[in-house]
Amino acid sequence: MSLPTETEPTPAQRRHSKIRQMILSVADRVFTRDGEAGLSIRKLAEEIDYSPGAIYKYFDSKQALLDELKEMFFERLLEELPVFDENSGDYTEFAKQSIETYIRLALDAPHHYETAFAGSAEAKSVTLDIAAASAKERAFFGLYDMIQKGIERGAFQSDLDALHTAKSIWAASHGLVMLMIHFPNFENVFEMGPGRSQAADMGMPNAIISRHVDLLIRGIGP
Amino acid sequence: MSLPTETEPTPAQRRHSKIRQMILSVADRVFTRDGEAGLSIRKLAEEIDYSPGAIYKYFDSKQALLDELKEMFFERLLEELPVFDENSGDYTEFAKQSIETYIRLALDAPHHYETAFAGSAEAKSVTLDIAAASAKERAFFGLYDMIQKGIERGAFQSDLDALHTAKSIWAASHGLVMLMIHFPNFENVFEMGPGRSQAADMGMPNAIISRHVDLLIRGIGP
DNA sequence: ATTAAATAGTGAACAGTGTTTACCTGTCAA
DNA sequence: TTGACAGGTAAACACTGTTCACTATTTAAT
Repeated sequence: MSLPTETEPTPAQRRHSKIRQMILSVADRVFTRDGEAGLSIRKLAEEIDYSPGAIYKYFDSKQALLDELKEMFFERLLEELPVFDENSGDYTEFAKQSIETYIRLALDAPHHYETAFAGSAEAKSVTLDIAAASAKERAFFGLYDMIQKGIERGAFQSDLDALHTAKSIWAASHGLVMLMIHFPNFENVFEMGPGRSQAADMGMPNAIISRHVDLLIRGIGP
Repeated sequence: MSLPTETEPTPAQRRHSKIRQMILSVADRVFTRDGEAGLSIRKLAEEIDYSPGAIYKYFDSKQALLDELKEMFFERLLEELPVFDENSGDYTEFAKQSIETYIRLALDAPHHYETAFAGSAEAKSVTLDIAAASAKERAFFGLYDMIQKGIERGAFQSDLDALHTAKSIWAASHGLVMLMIHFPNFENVFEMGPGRSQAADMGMPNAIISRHVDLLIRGIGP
């Protein structure tokens, strides 16, 4: 019940933290390669030369460990997302870059991304009031902020609701990621026969992302 | 190696098919309620008063059983999707209704929907040439067809690529479904504090869907 | 009608899984 | 030096999907 008085860590704590970090990094490597099903406590224990039970001295459960891996991913995402220059900003270009970064990182770590949105576990109150939010939530608020400013400054349609627009853009990006994870080459899937339009977007893996963002910005209406 | 000569089924075949169907319906009920993790072969066996091994006389694996449940879901979806009247058609209205139906059914059976898109299993060739496609693929081609006709008839922007546009709309719808599954009330999530805009979309669960479709059609550009 | 073969069903076993528990050992502070 | 505590282990618990030998029943052919 003592408050965390910011005292310097004892050697024991330092050791504990070190091993904990080592477990996390090995787990991250295996998880990146083999996904959630491929990361078993026993296999992980063998890989770090410990017994399975030892892991539970550092993590409450496998789920808790996975949660940390996912959080690490979204912190990495938050770092790589571009920051917006409010003055000289091209809003559509910034939106494009943000969404492309989001999609690229997600596809770099598909297992992290997928399990982060699996199941309807998030029953906890997500109405966040302060800045004590997860990296996932902070990333969303960056998008929301940009949309809001873009509407204010006339870069986007003035009658848009910023929050709902941000949600829609997030949903659209999320959906593209999930489909690209599910269909390993979503770009060329459903192409008719081998004789048509095969050279249209050849080579460019980002073509479909650009198209997607363009559609969001332009709409499909006449 | 004998061709299926369309002979009438023997009593044994009829019995087999009957029990198989019974297993499927019980499994579907449990799966709808408890999801993939909650549907175990042993629990299912107990529920149908058989031994666990018996199920393997009717299905190769649990995965094969789940695949049939998922296919059943997409066939149900295909039945409930609206059919387009080529002549008198309002394209945007039809798109709206299609997407709303898609989302509503998906949210009615979130476990079916979610596991149907889980993992990057789909390594098989998805470039389909003929009509021997799954219900999921046939549903997509309905959307694709509508988009193509809409472009031809001037309802949508003429420089759009029908296939990629269909993919984008699918991705956007898919993403909204997945986020709504993950955040049980995605509509009101991220709302700031209890004092603002609480009565804006009260009661209407389809408000966010309408907004989403509107955004796809109008775009956000100026 | 009798025999042979295919099918239906069982219960135990195999190889895994996450997790808990009793127990031992080494570190560290009083 | 003693006592508390954290680190680590092996074994067990309660599961999982799946397979296998075995029996009983039903079907088909002689």
